[in-house]
Amino acid sequence: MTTMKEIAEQTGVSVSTVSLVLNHRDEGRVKAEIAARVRDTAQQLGYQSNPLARSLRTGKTRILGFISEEVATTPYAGGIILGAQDAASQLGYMLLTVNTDGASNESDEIATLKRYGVDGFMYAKMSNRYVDVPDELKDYPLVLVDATDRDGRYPSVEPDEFRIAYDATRRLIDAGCARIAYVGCSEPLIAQNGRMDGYRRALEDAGFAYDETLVANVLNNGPALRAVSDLFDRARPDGVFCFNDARAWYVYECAARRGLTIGRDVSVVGVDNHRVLAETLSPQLTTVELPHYEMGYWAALKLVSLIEPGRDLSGFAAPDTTAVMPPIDAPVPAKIHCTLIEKESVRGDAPDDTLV
Amino acid sequence: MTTMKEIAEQTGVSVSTVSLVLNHRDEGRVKAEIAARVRDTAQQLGYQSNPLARSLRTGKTRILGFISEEVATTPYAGGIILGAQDAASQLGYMLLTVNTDGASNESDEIATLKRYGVDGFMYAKMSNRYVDVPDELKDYPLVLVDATDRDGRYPSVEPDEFRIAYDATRRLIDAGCARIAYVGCSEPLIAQNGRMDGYRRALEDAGFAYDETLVANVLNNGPALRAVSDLFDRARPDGVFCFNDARAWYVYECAARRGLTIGRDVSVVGVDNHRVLAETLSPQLTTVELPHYEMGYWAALKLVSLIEPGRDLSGFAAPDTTAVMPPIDAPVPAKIHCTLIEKESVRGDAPDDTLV
DNA sequence: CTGAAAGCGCTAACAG
DNA sequence: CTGTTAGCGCTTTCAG
Repeated sequence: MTTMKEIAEQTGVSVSTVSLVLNHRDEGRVKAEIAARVRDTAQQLGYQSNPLARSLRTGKTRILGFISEEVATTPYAGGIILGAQDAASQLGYMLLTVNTDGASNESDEIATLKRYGVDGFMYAKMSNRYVDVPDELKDYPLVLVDATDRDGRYPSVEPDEFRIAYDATRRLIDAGCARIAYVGCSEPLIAQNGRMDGYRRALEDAGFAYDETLVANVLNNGPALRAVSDLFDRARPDGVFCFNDARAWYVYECAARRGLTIGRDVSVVGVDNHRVLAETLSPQLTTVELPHYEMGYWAALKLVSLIEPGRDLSGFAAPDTTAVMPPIDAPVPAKIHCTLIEKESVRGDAPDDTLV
Repeated sequence: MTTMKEIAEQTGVSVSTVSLVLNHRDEGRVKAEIAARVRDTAQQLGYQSNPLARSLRTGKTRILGFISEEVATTPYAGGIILGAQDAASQLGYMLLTVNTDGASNESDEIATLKRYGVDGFMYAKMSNRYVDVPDELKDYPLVLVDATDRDGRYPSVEPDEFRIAYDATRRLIDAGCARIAYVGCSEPLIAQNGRMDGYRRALEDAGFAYDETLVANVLNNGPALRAVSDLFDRARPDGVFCFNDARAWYVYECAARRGLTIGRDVSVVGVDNHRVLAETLSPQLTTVELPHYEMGYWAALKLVSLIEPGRDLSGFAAPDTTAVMPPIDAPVPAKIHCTLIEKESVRGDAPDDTLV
């Protein structure tokens, strides 16, 4: 690892001059010719700044803290972290990730991140919901990921839940489905409520009446399978919107047991939270792929914009990585665009999960 | 953030004394009473050392670098990283994770980790295979995760692939299956080869002849489904060992289409790489859960042991987190213990993936 | 325009 | 036993 001192010696100038030049603070302070020589030898020696030493003076480490509660254990979290990592990397930052199991060790993990001098935090949840931001985070630049600050004080990056379900339901309608079911989540998440609203609005806009018997909000395992089974028997849907692909699987299973073919007898659109099922089910299943990678990317970008207000970030954007497998015999198009929304910090309008 | 200087002032001693005491180097160097006073005020002020400042002097950051090639994108990788994180956290380390897309940016990412002064590296792959360790890593403490150094110079932590399949096949035999199929991966991974061997040996030991028509090694999607479909039609298995749960799904689908009930007409054991499928399929599917978390945990532990040879690590161990859902109507027990093996660095016996 | 000097928080020789 | 001193690599006044 070559240091500024070495460059200074090689070039025959002082370390301070090297520092000025290498930090682009040499405008009218260092003679252009000297600056050029410094840059040259820096190049030759392959100089890389030592961020830790710098941080000792500046208080800035160029490290972003990523806090995920259980996120690392759910399969789709990787995408978020990956996106955040890529953005960080492009912007010259590193990502320091910690996992908190519930709220128990959250304070500790946050304290540790602080000791390592992170410049700001990303606070991620595993499904879009309202959260109370921990007090320890309040003095730092902070961006919420797949979550919303209940008090509306901090910016967040989330999927446009309403549009996900609206577009998905619309595709089913366009495909000629007339009895479109909703298989959702029985917890009052922002995601669940937003998607439910989107589903209802799409039906409404198409002139369909909302029919409660077509809705099954479930959790998992046996009870979920039975509830979806009941739904099939009582309502005989010809199209289904699924909250996520775990739930799509129940639909898939019920159809198989009844000799129904997905894509012919019944069309299914599922939000793909898990990616794995996309790999196996997607030939018959139309998926809305949640832009996890992009969420992470935008969140990191946003966070850096808070840390360095002056910095021009206009050249950076998440590449379009939303990849969905082509349908083989599905009657509806496979790819549904999912947009992200970025909620700016606003005055609190503290809604409650159960009321949304 | 309170500093040593503040403690020194409060206590009326010098910073060096504080440093000695707080680093437990005060044995016979600092009067016990003074040491106690220092510790007291440190406690009161809630002193936390600044690892970055320390690293400037010692060259040790207590940061571990975790390099994953695409691992972060595969759903099960979270477990490995989580385990590594937990171990690191317990040992007073942090994990700095980077993702390399293939070998293209690998050098860059490694260089970045070095700039941040990591004390050692973990190099993880997404499925157990032989790898060539990048040159840039060779001077650092290094542990491979779910991979083996082709030259045998670096230690690695991997699942015991042979035993996984041996035990799983044995369970199917014990459950009374007589026509046990193997649905595997057509790539020559250590995992695939080891599991294939375990399957064959278990059959052998039980007096069954190996029957090629009962084997289908596949990749994914349509072709995989067709291959498994063929297997069902030509060999009519009453038990199936699946390389992973993605492949188990094809079996599941084929059974459903033929009116066969998993757990009654055909018993299935699958290695669970993806966790999600375990949540949905497991009531009917017996799973061998790969100990991803433990793998990460042990790898981090091993790495710290290389970094601090003197340190007593005997108190640390991965908690048993292997959790498998109970079978509902499966005739074979649901939980199969998967052991980890730790390969020490040995003299090269450079095998090739394709020959194993 | 450039360099000397101080200091970020901490550790490690070396005096006293 | 304890304090002084020097320095890790870097930034930032402040003289010159």
